[in-house]
Amino acid sequence: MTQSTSMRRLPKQARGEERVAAILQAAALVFHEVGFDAATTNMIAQRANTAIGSLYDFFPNKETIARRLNEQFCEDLRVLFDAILTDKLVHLSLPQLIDCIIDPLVHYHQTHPGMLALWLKSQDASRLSAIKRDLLETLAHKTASIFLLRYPHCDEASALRSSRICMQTVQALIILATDGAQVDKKIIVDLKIMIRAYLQTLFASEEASRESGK
Amino acid sequence: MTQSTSMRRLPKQARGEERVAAILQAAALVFHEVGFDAATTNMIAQRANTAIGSLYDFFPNKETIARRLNEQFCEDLRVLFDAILTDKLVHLSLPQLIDCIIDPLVHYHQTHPGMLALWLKSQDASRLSAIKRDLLETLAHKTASIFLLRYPHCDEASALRSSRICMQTVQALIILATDGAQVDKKIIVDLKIMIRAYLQTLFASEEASRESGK
Amino acid sequence: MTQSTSMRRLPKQARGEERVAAILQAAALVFHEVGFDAATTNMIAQRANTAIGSLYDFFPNKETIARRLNEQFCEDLRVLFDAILTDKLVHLSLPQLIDCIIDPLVHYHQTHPGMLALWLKSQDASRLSAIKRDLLETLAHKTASIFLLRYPHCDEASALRSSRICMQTVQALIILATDGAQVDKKIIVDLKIMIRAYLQTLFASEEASRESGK
Amino acid sequence: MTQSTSMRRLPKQARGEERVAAILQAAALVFHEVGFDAATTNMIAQRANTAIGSLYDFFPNKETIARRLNEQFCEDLRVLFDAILTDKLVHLSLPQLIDCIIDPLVHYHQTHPGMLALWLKSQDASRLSAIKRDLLETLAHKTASIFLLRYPHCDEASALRSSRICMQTVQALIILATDGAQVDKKIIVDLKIMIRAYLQTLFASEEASRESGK
DNA sequence: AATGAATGAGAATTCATTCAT
DNA sequence: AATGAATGAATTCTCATTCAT
Repeated sequence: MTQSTSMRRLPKQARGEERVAAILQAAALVFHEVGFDAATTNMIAQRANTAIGSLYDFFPNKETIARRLNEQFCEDLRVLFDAILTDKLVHLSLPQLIDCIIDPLVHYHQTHPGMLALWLKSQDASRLSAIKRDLLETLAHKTASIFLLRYPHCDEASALRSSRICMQTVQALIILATDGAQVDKKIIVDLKIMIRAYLQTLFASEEASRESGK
Repeated sequence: MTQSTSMRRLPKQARGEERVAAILQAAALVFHEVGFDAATTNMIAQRANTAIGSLYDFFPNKETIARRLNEQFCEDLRVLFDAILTDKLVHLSLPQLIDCIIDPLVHYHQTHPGMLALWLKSQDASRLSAIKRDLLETLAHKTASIFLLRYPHCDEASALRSSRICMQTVQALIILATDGAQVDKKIIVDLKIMIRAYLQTLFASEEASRESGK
Repeated sequence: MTQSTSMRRLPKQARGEERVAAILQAAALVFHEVGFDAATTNMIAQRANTAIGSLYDFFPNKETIARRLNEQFCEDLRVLFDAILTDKLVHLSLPQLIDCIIDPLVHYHQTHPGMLALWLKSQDASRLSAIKRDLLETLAHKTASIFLLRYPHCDEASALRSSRICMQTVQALIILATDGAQVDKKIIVDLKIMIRAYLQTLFASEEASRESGK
Repeated sequence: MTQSTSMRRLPKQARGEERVAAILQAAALVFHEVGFDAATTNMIAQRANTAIGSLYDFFPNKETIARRLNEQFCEDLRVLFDAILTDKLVHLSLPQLIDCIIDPLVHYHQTHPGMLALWLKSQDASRLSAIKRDLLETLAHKTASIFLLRYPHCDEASALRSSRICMQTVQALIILATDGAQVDKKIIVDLKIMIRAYLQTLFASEEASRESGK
């Protein structure tokens, strides 16, 4: 299931899976610390307590490690959002809804350091890199589905667009908030204010009716 | 004036200045196309129709090219904002104010391709790179001064924080909007909506009194 | 044992040690042939039948190769002198003593070509380079200890100074003698005459009493 | 007379000669400070207050600068020795003779810094470089002629060889004496002792008869 | 499977030398 | 003659990737 086609050799033994996991985790840390470009495959192997040869037994090249890591992040976020985005969300107030989405995201970033590094990975600076797009689209699709549920008059295209905008903003401000060693809570507070204000403006009438409907 | 001390040979002749400008412009393009890390000094020299040695006559290393380019962007933006941020801004409505700020920024991005590449340059991915910080702070300080003028009750620290948040959001959404070859106008529209909504929420009472004051 | 901390990768396998030895020997030859400055790391790697990358696996830079080579020379000479400088030396006549010291030195030079190149290596031409000083001091300290033994009235400082003078002279004249392909024996003969005459003059009274004491 | 054929363009105007002299002096200083290999032609030109292009107007390449400088040193030493090596030398005692030769040499080294750098210049380490040989031969021939005069029984070949040995020793010990900022007088004293002892041993009978002849 | 030594293409940077002005 | 900008070959060093053990 989690097996990607980019893996050279399916780890039929538990040891192999552990090795893959160790490499991915090590890569996340190294990417976090020095960025994708400055990270060397030897650093990653060393951090994973693996021989460099073993790393290449499982991954054909450095790029693939990043992609697999990203797939894992996407998968994690999908699972995370599936747990969050249930029907009950529809009944929450907008601030509550936003808390439900942003808090776990912030927490995930804190506990999964390499993600921002990939988010920033700027292979091709002008256009969003494939990896960044994956991450963004994964998040955007998930939230778009809530928007569609919550705001029935909204068409799919604009739901998706608004979702992308929100998610890109969320990521950007988490980067800002995570700049120092600790998370700057005030920025997270303002992030939520901003997102709420944006959605209230966008879906003013529908939010109003929700309020009155209560 | 714009001459930095990081230049190896001070261009005493007009030719030298042209060369420096050509190199910086070439660097901007190359950074835009492949990103800072993948850009090679040879690419830049070639793009500038210069021998690689000449590039190193003026810049001690690749990093310095990026920094000088960034200084230039910062300087440009300072000049741009100085032209925009005049007293008359105080009398504008919030949407007009936002147009006055964001439209020139978007336009500057369109006409100065390398800037986003530097914005994304992620030396040390987790923390904002020095270059990005420079750019962000340059923009943030400029806008903070308007906030203070427009919202007298606002204290300096939060004005600056809000400015950073706005500017980081603006950049992030310009990146999103600029993803394709053309600027996605709809995203710019929503960007403005978001910023306006945010500021209205933050400075609700003061904006209200402005409205009534008219 | 001889492992220096300046090695990048500690050779864990026998192959590694062989490689290091091959690189050092190749370096010695190349330094001998073209001198330190004109020697390129690629020449050395090629001469050692090694990829350039392997060279840098073991040595961080060219300078370090020279230093390691020098350490090896110093170590060899220390061992050589420890074998030579035993108590029996005290009972030898001065000409015999000088033979005991200079002959092995000449022979070592003949079988270890790179040493003179390092001796001549003139980073900072006016002052002796660190490497040359190491070599000189290693030799000087060894011989100084004999002087102190043989000439009890001699104080330590002047023993060391005389040793340095002798050793610098020995090296200089070995260079002269080694100028052609073969060693010019006549120069070696004169070198010994000179050193003997110098020591006899310096320690005239003590040598005289030695003679009579026989 | 002093015009070398290696000069590209005969300086027909005084300015040209001055320029050449300035370049040579600058080169001597730079070679002294950083050695021949580390010296760049730009450093030399800068030190000579000349454009790099002018340097190449007078010298075809860096090597030639060193050679010309060396020619100048040789010429100076020839002149110096011609002044010293007059008939009256024959009547001096050996210590006086040695003073007459070594003192001016030491003084010349002190006032002409670049010379040791060239002396040490080790293009081709095993064999003495052409430059070093020139210097050595110039000095050796001069002193050989005194030996022949003073010791009539001496054959030409061995006079020359002994001269070379003396001069190589003198240079080597001047290097040692000049290692620090100041000249170590004690080393010069010992240098003289060594040379005197050597010559007395070599020409024992002839020196003895000189003594008695007085 | 695992290991880590070996490989070499490729990047940054220097500097002797040329040449247009 | 003088100037200094321009040139690019040559050098050092890195690191993704391979391969022998």
